[in-house]
Amino acid sequence: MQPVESKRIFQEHGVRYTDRRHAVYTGLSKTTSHPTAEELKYLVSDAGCEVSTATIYNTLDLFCRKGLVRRLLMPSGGDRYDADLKEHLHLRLEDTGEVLDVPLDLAETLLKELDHKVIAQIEARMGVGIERLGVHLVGHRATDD
Amino acid sequence: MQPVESKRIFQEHGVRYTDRRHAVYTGLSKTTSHPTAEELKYLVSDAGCEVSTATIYNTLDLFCRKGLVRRLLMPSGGDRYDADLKEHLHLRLEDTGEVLDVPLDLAETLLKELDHKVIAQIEARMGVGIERLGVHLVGHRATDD
DNA sequence: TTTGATGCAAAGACTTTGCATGCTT
DNA sequence: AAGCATGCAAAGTCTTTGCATCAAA
Repeated sequence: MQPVESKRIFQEHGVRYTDRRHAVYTGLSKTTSHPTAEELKYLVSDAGCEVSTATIYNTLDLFCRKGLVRRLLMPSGGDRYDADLKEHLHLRLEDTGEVLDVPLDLAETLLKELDHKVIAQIEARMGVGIERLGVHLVGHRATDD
Repeated sequence: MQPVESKRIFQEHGVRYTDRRHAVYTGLSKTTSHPTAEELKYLVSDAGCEVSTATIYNTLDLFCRKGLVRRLLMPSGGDRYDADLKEHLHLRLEDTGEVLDVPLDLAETLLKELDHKVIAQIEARMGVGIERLGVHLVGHRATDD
């Protein structure tokens, strides 16, 4: 990911460009480990850009609000973040706390089965607008059995 | 819900019976508001049983581990709890933070569409065992539009 | 120049823990 | 009687805030 790339993405989402934001965004984009805020702080700092704790949290929150990044809720705190916005599925391993990506083709197959007509019915019956829908899986390593 | 009822449920799940646990469990069972730990503390206390903060958290955590109750993760802290274990769907309203139940028939229709064969494929391809699967909806009141 | 980003340290929200006391079995 | 459950207050974890400084538009 080039600086020019994140610059464009920031502009498209109405986010001012700074070196910290660039470092946070590219750091998150390059990993598939779904880091916590603190993990990302060290990840970014190892890559040569010191970012304070406050800025990490502010930046990630901004990115979430602007739709550049998604927040993955975790039981017992320590939310994780993901810069991959393609509709994909996460699988959380209960024993380790890791979050893995489900292969895209399988994720798509599963999500395609959710009927939009049912969503529309839910909206009508409940008098709400549905903005997002998420599916999450919880499991464990098969070898632990 | 009678005392005898929760007594039986506790026994079935290997949970010792106490008056606080009874109060917490029946308090949670009687509401559809998916309260936070603290809300439930006051709810239970209004019903005539004082329970300390530590005990509320310990008890809810025990209930979750024993499978009597489910924890609903919320963005920015303050998890909520639900004693209704029937497979049902929750809709979180972003503006108010409320969590509503999706009508059961619609929830079932939606969940039935998720193909078990795909789940099995995910398990095989990723080398994991999948224990649970959750769908969550995020929306807003239609009248806010 | 004006607006907003950053860091620091302190405060804050939510949850857990250690230990003494009391209740269940 | 033995083994947990409970409460209290303190500590812990994760996150946000106030304010002074500095950078981007």
